[in-house]
Amino acid sequence: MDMTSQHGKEATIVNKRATIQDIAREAGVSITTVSRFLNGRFDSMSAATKQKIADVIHQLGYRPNALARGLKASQTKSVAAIVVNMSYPFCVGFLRSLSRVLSVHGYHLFVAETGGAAEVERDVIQSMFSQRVDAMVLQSTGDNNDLLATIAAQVPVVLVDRAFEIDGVTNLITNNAEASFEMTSHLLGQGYRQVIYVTEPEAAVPTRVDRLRGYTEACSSYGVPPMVFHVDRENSESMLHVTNAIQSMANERPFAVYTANGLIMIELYKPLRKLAFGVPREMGLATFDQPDWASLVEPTLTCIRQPVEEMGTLAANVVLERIKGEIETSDPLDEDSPRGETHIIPSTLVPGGSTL
Amino acid sequence: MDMTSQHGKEATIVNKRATIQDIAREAGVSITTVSRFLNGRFDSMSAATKQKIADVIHQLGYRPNALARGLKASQTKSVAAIVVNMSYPFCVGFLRSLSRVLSVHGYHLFVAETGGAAEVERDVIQSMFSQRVDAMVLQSTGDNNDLLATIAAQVPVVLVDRAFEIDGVTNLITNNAEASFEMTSHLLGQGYRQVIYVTEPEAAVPTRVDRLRGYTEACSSYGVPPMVFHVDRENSESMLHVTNAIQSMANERPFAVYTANGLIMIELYKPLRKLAFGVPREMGLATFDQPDWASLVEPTLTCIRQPVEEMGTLAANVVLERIKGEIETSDPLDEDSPRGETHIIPSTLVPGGSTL
DNA sequence: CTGTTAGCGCTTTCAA
DNA sequence: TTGAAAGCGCTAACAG
Repeated sequence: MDMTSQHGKEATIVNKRATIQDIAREAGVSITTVSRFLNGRFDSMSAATKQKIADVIHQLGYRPNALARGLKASQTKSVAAIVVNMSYPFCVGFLRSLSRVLSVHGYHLFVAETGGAAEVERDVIQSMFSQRVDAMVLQSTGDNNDLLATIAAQVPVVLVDRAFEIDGVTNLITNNAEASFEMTSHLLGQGYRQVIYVTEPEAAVPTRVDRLRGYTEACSSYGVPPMVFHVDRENSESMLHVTNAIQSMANERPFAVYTANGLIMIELYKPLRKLAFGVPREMGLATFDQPDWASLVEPTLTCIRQPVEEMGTLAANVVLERIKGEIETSDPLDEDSPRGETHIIPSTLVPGGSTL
Repeated sequence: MDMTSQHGKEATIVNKRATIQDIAREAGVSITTVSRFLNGRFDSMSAATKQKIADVIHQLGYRPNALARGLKASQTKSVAAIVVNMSYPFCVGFLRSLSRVLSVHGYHLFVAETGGAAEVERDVIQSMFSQRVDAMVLQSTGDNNDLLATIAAQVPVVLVDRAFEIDGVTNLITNNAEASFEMTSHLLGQGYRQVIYVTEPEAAVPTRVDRLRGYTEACSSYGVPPMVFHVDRENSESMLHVTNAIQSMANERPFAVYTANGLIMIELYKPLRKLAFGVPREMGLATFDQPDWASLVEPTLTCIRQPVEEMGTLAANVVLERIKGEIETSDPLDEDSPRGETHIIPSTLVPGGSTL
């Protein structure tokens, strides 16, 4: 069996990836001409040459090497999205709309997880930077702001969900404190004598801090003492503890339980419903986030809808605009670009039957 | 303000990405030496040189350009995951575990969506191939098998969720037909006189075809006539039609409604519960997939748990193994690698209160 | 209308 | 223990 595949004629399936050289050789032209073809500069090229090149490219299944292109052009047409956990409802919706808009504009998306660990995040950031992504979008832990500042000096960096003051970084968040204030006020206004707030330890996570703040401020504006439980979602005992504590609150009826995010509620929902309190009469139930099951349970769950898709779209647009801006001005310090801005997209309260 | 940043001393923030040249110059060595350093070949390098290079690299915040590396090494340490919709429950879990395992091994993950459109898929595949990904994992539409065969001849290709016979491609699926057969038998065995199956149009999607087959086979083995509804999830009228049809089935009680996936069930659940049929006594409810809310509703929902995470892990391992294999043997046609294999990971029936 | 050539940043012989 | 130089695949002056 003759394996000398220098004859490219019958190369329906190539064993080795064809290069621009191969195309040039087979088409009997120079690589420059092929390059021109690839970049659509047909203005000065004979129809015959054009056709010939097209044929050979098709025949060899040739695709230009994006690495070589990127190396030359120093832009990869790719963006990194770094999130805590890609299965978090926020991330799922966000990544999807981000990806969608970016791909329309010919950008690829790298997705990576940090698990919320500072060192992992650092590695991932560095590693993505190595890949020469044209921009970075991240749900940051806030523990690598120095690094991010360095990177933001070179490519657009957009922080979503959790804002941090970093030079040259665009923040994109929802109005956590206000929405949480609104929810708490809503509950108190409906006649619940107390609102029990269940959250994960703040640990300097801005969303948690802000939501808690909104809650406590609403409490104090209603003259009601706040009651906060801290839980670890992974730890069933800590969840059990909350349920037990709530169980012994018969005297406080009617009261409401308000969780800081949908994942806490998913853990707490079943045990709470098993208690001897009627919903919504004796016990109200509400959560930040809008789980897909909120409208399936009976009564439907009162919740806060985060503008997840909108944030993804906006993040993509900011990124695209800034990439374009930096290419045009070629001056990364240009003050026209929306550096250091913080965009706030409001969440909305979605009342359900679980409160009132 | 002096902007000549040729002095690298005070370069805490660099405006231009440092290259190996810069490091070499600042450290007073050749790029070869720096390259050796970068690749951990310290065996023959003076401690002083080593230290010096390390310092400069740190100082300039230097990170080697993965593009240049990849161009040279013709491998990018990145893998493409191409799915129909990254927010589908299957994809969310799958992508997550895939990403996790790959990242442990130093691989990056490109994620892209096709929306189930053949042409989009084709573009995405080509485009990822251009990016010189070291492997491709996809939930394919099955409409680009020719292209995939070509690609599979050059890099490992793994098909998940939906299997197609393609030369050199590894398939990774669950036992859709068997699980569906089991579910249907379970329902019929529990005393439901009829099982109504609601699915999206098969349209040659293997999962749909197989699940339907499992259903009809179970029906015929029980001597019960199958009753299939086709719906379009996006179209509320088509969903309404099903609900109406079921509404008029009082004579058939007790019957069960079994949906081909969790997304259909999420649309149908509420309307079905509003009907005048008691669950599970008069009407059983079951679905393929295990939605996170299955255990939150009352009664809990009987469902089929797909081994999503396991599939992600396995996909990653297959990919890694095949990448390693091809590098070692440098012969893509080596028969030792698991080419053309089809791995089947079984799903499990999770009984709930909604049936019985 | 087409080709020559110099790099983009890195790895890797081959020499010293 | 270290360097010089070729080249990965592509683009873009600069020539013809």
